[in-house]
Amino acid sequence: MHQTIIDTLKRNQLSITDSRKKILELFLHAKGALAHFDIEHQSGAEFDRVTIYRTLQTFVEKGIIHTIPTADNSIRYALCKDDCANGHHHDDHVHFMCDDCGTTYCLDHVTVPQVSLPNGFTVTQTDVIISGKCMKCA
Amino acid sequence: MHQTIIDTLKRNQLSITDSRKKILELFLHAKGALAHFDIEHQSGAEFDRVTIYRTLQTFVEKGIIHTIPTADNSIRYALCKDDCANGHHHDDHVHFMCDDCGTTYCLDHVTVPQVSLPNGFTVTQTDVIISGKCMKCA
DNA sequence: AATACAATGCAACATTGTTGCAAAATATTG
DNA sequence: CAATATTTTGCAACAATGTTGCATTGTATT
Ligand SMILES: [Mn+2]
Ligand SMILES: [Mn+2]
Ligand SMILES: [Zn+2]
Ligand SMILES: [Zn+2]
Repeated sequence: MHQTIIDTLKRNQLSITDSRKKILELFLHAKGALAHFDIEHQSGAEFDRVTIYRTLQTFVEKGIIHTIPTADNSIRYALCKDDCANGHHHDDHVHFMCDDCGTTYCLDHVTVPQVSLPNGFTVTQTDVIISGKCMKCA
Repeated sequence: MHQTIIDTLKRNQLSITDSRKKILELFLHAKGALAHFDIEHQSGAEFDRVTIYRTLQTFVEKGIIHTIPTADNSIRYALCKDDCANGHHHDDHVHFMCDDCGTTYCLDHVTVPQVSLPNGFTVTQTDVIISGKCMKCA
């Protein structure tokens, strides 16, 4: 597991630092998506807030994690699958936010449906966010 | 048009105030969705920021406007259709955000597809946000 | 017009995110 | 391995966005 972390950083030409190792580890062990807030707390005040912001930004740029749009003003992040790299994301799965426990799930096996738009609109990305109750809170 | 505004407020049992009239008017004339920022500027510094926040919150609760999840941490709001009322929203249309001009459109005639989830998940709401280029920026 | 009720403005605070820059850590080179 | 070049970090300062309590003002009701 620890090797996976270092491998991932190297594969993406990132230097190996404590914060990057720790934050990547948090994502690997996380059940759902993480917000900046979660990372700041789960890392035990080990790193500066700014470092966390910059690390998340770097990970998104490298295609290690992806963002999930929300209506509650706090961006969530989750691990990408292997085929995301260097700004080219291929996360075409549906996201689920539980109204009860707040957990955000990547439903990797539920692909986003194709939506046909009126003439003149060009599609770059389609995000599907479903809210409701998760299997734990049902 | 002015009568529509007062009617809408009365229908929702809201008292008629300057800020509510003005903000509702902005939505009626707006082409796309509005963020708090837009309203603060378009209303010409006429109302306190707090008043705008509270008015938006009230309008959402009453089913006059609905929120649109975004990936950029600034909630957008847009007018609901007539069948939304008192917390029960029926906005099952797709939203589009232009990468170029930033305009957020309610595609009222594009309904969100039904997505079937794994066992144990219950759906309350499905949001579809598509990004790309709009017909003006194509 | 008098009263009851609700909305507003202000101040103060909380949260989230950004930028510049010196210090520290990491990677590279000989 | 040590010296150097390059990156990353932490700090400070700031900006944007959102929330709460409370006195004042405005709206609705009688
Ligand atoms: Mn995901
Ligand atoms: Mn809409
Ligand atoms: Zn849950
Ligand atoms: Zn556009």
